[in-house]
Amino acid sequence: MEFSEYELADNPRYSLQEEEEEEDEREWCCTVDYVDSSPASPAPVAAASSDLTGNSHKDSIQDTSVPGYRVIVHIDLDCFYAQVEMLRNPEFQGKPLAVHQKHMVVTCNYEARKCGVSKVMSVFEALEICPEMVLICGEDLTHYREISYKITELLEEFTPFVERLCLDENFIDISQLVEKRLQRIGTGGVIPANVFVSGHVYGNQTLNIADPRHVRLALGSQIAAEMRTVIFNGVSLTGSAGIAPNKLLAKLVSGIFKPDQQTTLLPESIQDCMESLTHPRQVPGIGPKTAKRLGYLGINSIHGLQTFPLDLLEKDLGVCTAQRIHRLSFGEDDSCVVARGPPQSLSDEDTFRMCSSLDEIRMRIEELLISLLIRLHKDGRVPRTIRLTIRRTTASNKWFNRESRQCPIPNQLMQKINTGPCDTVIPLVEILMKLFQKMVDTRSQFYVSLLSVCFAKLVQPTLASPIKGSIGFYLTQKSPGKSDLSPNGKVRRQLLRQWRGSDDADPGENTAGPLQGMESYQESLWGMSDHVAQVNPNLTGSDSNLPPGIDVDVFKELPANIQKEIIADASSSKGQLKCNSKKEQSTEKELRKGTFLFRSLTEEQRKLLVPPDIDCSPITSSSDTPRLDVPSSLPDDPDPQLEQGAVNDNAASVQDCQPSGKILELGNVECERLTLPNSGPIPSNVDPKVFSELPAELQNELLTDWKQRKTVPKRNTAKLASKVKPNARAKSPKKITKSNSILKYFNKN
DNA sequence: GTGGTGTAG
DNA sequence: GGTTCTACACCAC
Repeated sequence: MEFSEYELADNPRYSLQEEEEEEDEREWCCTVDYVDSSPASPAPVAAASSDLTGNSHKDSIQDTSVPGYRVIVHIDLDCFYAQVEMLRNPEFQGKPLAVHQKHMVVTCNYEARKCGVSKVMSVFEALEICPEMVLICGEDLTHYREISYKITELLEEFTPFVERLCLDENFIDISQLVEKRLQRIGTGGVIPANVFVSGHVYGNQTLNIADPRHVRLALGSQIAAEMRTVIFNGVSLTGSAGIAPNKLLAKLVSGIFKPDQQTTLLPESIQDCMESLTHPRQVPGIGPKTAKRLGYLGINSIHGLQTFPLDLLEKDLGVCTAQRIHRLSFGEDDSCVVARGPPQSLSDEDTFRMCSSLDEIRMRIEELLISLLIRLHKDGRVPRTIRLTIRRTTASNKWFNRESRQCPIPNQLMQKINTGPCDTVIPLVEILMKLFQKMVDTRSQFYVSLLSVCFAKLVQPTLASPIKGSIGFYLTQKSPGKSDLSPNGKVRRQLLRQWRGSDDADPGENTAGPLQGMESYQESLWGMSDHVAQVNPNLTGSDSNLPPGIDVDVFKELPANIQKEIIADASSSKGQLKCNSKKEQSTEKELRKGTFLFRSLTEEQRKLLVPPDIDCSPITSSSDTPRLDVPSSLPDDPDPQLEQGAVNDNAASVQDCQPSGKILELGNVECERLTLPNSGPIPSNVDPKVFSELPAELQNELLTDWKQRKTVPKRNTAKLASKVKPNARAKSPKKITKSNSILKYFNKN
C-alpha cells in the first residue's frame, strides 16, 4: 500500500510538528503518531479491504499493526442541504423549507417534515401539503460541496482516518484515538469508574466498564460528541452520529436519534439491531438491485437472509456478493475506513424532459463543460479522460439505463485544459459531440433526457510545467517571506485548503462566521482577480445600473471595459445580456463563472477567439502527431463552421484536434481588405458578417491580434502542421502575449 | 491497460 | 423510474 501524495507529503496536519501544535491547542485530542513523516519510520501497512458496497480498497490507511477493538463513528449531517440553506438565509430559520432539484424535493427541514413533506416527493405535492413552504433550488452543489469538504477537514483534525461517504456523511475510525485516551485515563490499567457514554445507548443497554469493548465504545462516544461540537463550532451545522465496532453498524445506529444526537451500539445489541431492520434493503450495502434479486429468492427479511443457505445464495449472486451480504446480515463488516483524498473524477450532469436536437445537445454539453472546467481549474489537476454519459428514451421502449462513451484527451489539449475556456471549450465540445454521435444515430429521431460530462483520470500537472492555480504552481513559486514550503509549514496547509476549496485561515487563526471564506475562491476563478476591482474601485451596487441578477461584488472584479459593456448592454433593450427572470439567474451564474462574455457570443464569434495553439480544423494525419483514440468509424461531422478557415478540405474529426492554429493561419493568408466599422483588414476566411456582429471592442482586439500575427515569420502552416512536433509548436513564437487580448479575461497565464 | 456498464450511497 | 453527484467492481477486448 502506498500513501498518496495528498495523504502524506501534502498534508501537514499529519506531521510530527503539527501533532505538537495540536496537543497544545486541544489537549484532549490524541496525537496522530502512527503516521510518521520521518523516512525512518515506515508507513503503516494497510490491509486490502472492502467497503459496504463490496468495493475493495488497496490503498486503505487502516493501521493493522495496532491491536485492539475497533471503534468507528458515522456522522450524518441533519438534512444537510436544508441546514446549509437556512444558514445562508437566516430569515428562513423556523420556516418549513425544502430543497429541490428539478421537480423533486431532495431534502427538507424538520418544520417541513412536520407538515408531511418528505424526501423524493414532487415539488407540486409538497407545496400542496405545505403551501407556505420555502422552496430552494439545490441543483448547484457548489456551496454544499464546499461545506462538505470543510466538515471533512474538521474531522481530519482528529485523525486522518476519515472517509467521505457522500456530501453529508463521513466515517471516522477513532480506534487509535480511543486507545490513546484509554492510556491517558487508565492508570496502571485501571479504568476509572466514571467512564460514561455520551448520548444514547442502543436499546438502553447498561454499560459494563469491566468489558474493555464497552469502555472503548464509551470513550468513542465522547470523541464523537467532541467531533459534532467541532463541526457545529466550525460550520454551524448539526449532525447525528453512530458509534459502533464497524462501519455498517455505525451507519445503522447514527440515524436512530436525530437530529443533533448520537447513539452508541454495544456488542450485545448487534443482533437486536440487525433484526430491527424490516427488510434486507435497509442494510447499507444492499442496494435496490440486490434486494430485488433477494426477493426473487424469497428473502424479504434479515432473518431470511441470515438463514438462507449460503451455497444457494452464492449460486445466484456470486460467491463474493453472497458472502458479503450474508455477513452484513449478521452485522459483520470488516471493511476499513479509507481516506480517499481528492475525488478521482469530476462530473457534472443535467436532466431535462426531452432533448432531440443536436444544437440543443451541443448547447447543454457546452454548459456542463464550462461549469466543469471551472471546477477543474480550481482543482488544479488535469484529466486524461473525458466521458459523456446519456440517458435516452427510445420511441418503442422507455428505459432508464445510462450509456457512456469516453476517450483520452489529446496531450496538447490536456496541457491547456486549466488555462481557460477559450483554449479548450470548443475542441472539447467537438470531442463530446463525437462521443454523443458514437452512441446516438443522429440521422434518425432521438430523445435524450440526461447528459453528463465527466473528467476522469485526474493527474497533477508536472512540476516542470505547472499550471497556475494548481498546487504544483505554488510549490514552485519562490516568494519573499513565504519560503516555508516545507511539509510542516502552514503555507502548505493553506495550499491544501486552497485545493479543498476553502481559502480561509487555519482554525484558531480565523474565528469569524462559519461560512466566511466559503465563496472566496470564486474571486480567483479564471484569474479574474488579476485584473480586478482597482479598475473601477468606486463602483457600488447602487450606482452601477447593473442588470438585475448580477452580483455587484463579482461585477466589481471585472475589468472596467467589460463593466462598461455590461452596463451598456443592460441599458439597451437589445443587449445580449438582457435578462428575463430565468435568464437573470443564468447571467449571474455565468458572471460568477467568469464566462459570461464567452457565452454571450455566438459560436462563430467564439471560434474567432480560439487561440492558435488549439485547432479543431482538419489536418492531414501525421505519424508523429498524437491522435485521439476514437474509432475512425465515427461518422464525420460535416460541420461547416469547423471547416471554415481550415487548412485543407478534409472533413472535421475529433481525431484532428491538433496544435496548429486557425488564427495563426488567418494571420498568414493573404487578406481580403474589407471596410467595416472599426475595422482594418480582416482575413479572407473570416465571415465579415460574423465579425461585424462582434462588439466593437472584440473587433479591435481581433484586428490587433491579426496584425500582430502578421509580424510572425511567414511559413507554410499547412505543411508545418504535419512536420512540427506538438511540443515544438507549442513553444513557437506564434504564441503572442495575451496581455492585450480579450483572452486575458479568460486566461490566468 | 482501456473502455463500458452496473451497483451503491 | 423521479436528482446530482462520486466511486469502484467486473467484464470484454
